Amino acid sequence: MTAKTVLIVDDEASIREMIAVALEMADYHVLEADNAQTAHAMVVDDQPDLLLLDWMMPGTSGIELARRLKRDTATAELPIILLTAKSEEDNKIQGLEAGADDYITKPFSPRELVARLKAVLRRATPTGVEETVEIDGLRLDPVSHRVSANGEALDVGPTEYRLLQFFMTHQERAYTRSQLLDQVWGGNVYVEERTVDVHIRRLRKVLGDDHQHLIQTVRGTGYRFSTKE
Amino acid sequence: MTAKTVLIVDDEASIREMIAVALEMADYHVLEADNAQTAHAMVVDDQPDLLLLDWMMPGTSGIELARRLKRDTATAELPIILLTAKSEEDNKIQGLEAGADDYITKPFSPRELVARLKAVLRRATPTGVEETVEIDGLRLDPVSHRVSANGEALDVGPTEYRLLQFFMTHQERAYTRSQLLDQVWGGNVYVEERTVDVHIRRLRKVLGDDHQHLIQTVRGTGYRFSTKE
DNA sequence: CGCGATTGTCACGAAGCTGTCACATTAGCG
DNA sequence: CGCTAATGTGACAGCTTCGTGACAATCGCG
Repeated sequence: MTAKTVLIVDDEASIREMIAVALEMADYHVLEADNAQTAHAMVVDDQPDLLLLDWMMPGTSGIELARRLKRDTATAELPIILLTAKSEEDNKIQGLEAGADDYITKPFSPRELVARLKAVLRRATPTGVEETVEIDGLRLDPVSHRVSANGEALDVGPTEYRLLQFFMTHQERAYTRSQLLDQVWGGNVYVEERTVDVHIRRLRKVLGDDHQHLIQTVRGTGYRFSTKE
Repeated sequence: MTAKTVLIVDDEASIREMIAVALEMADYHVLEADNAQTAHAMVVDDQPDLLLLDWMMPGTSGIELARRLKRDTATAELPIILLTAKSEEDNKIQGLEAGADDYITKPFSPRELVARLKAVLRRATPTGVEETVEIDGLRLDPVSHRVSANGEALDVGPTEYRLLQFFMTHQERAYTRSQLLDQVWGGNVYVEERTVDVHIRRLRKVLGDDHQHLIQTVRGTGYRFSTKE
């Protein structure tokens, strides 16, 4: 699973710092901005997965930014968490009405922050299409997360599962090891290319004699999933 | 369609009267209570379709009652509208967090009241018929709120019960810890994902050797309830 | 208030998975 | 047929995920 990117917007550097540390420890990718204008630009350019927004800021206030982002279709889906000081608590409602998905009152614990953030992201992340694929008696069901060959259950590990899923939904096309690393492992991992070979082998082994011919070696290039030949 | 039953809970008789008249004109069936204890009993006994609850009441406050009702599986589905006085507006959020589905600020017009009430009832999930589920000798009865294995009663805690109920009505599908937190714990609760593991274990323990195989671990993903394999 | 039940967290160990290496095997080519 | 580069394969150390028991905090109920 790819790391989520969080954009922190607050005019106090110390606060940003504190939050950034907490988030990085929880494996989030962090961006920072200290005013609404910069923030708006970064939202557009960097497309973060979540916005942590201070309520009170010089110039355009946080709430104003939130409202603007929610109004624009391109950014309306971006989840926003508002940071509010204790004394501003009365404004919570206004904040939520502006389209924020949650609010946190300062001071807050890093734990709470991360927890809320997770909850918001969880609610926001849509689930992909989940259709069962069946090829040549080999069946992969994303709903139950099961793989079977001619009705018999196969014991597939997580990476093998992802690899197989990718192949079954991208048949008849050769992929380089590099492309497979991107698609199956996720963009920013550093792994030896030969690692792909090993997983291919593991997958073939699991598929057994009946189906391992579906995964074909394309010498000098990579691998292909195909029913032909 | 049968007339909906609305339970009004407020300690001021005049307010109840006013609301009752408005609702009866709109063809609702009306029940009244003037304190939280009576209200709780009536919810259980008379099973109203909606609860109109005053925030401030002597003894157990309205919000407290709301929280309690939402926590109990048997009554969690009951839609609640909170009545709050103008000066208490800050508490809206607290009210919504307690599980209320809407709130109305006094003073309000009868027309507004009826409109909101309709909206809430419309939104309210036509809660699936509370039917007993039985799988493989494991039986869960939502009405009596009991679980038994091969006829023998099992002692399941509240969370285990909800978890089991969810699983038994959603078989053959792998859920992530996140999804389970959403579905079983409720959307905006901030809990560690590993907590799910612990409750899974507790549930498995209660189910005993005969049935714990029904709850399967999907490595790298989460859990699944299934009779197969 | 006090008691038992329930709940969320943690720490630790077990089990499973992953990436990498070294070496074996194979395909392609002159 | 011999050579080389590419791929297959088995082993393994390190890492991640999961199961489990313990514990403190909180809740519900007298």
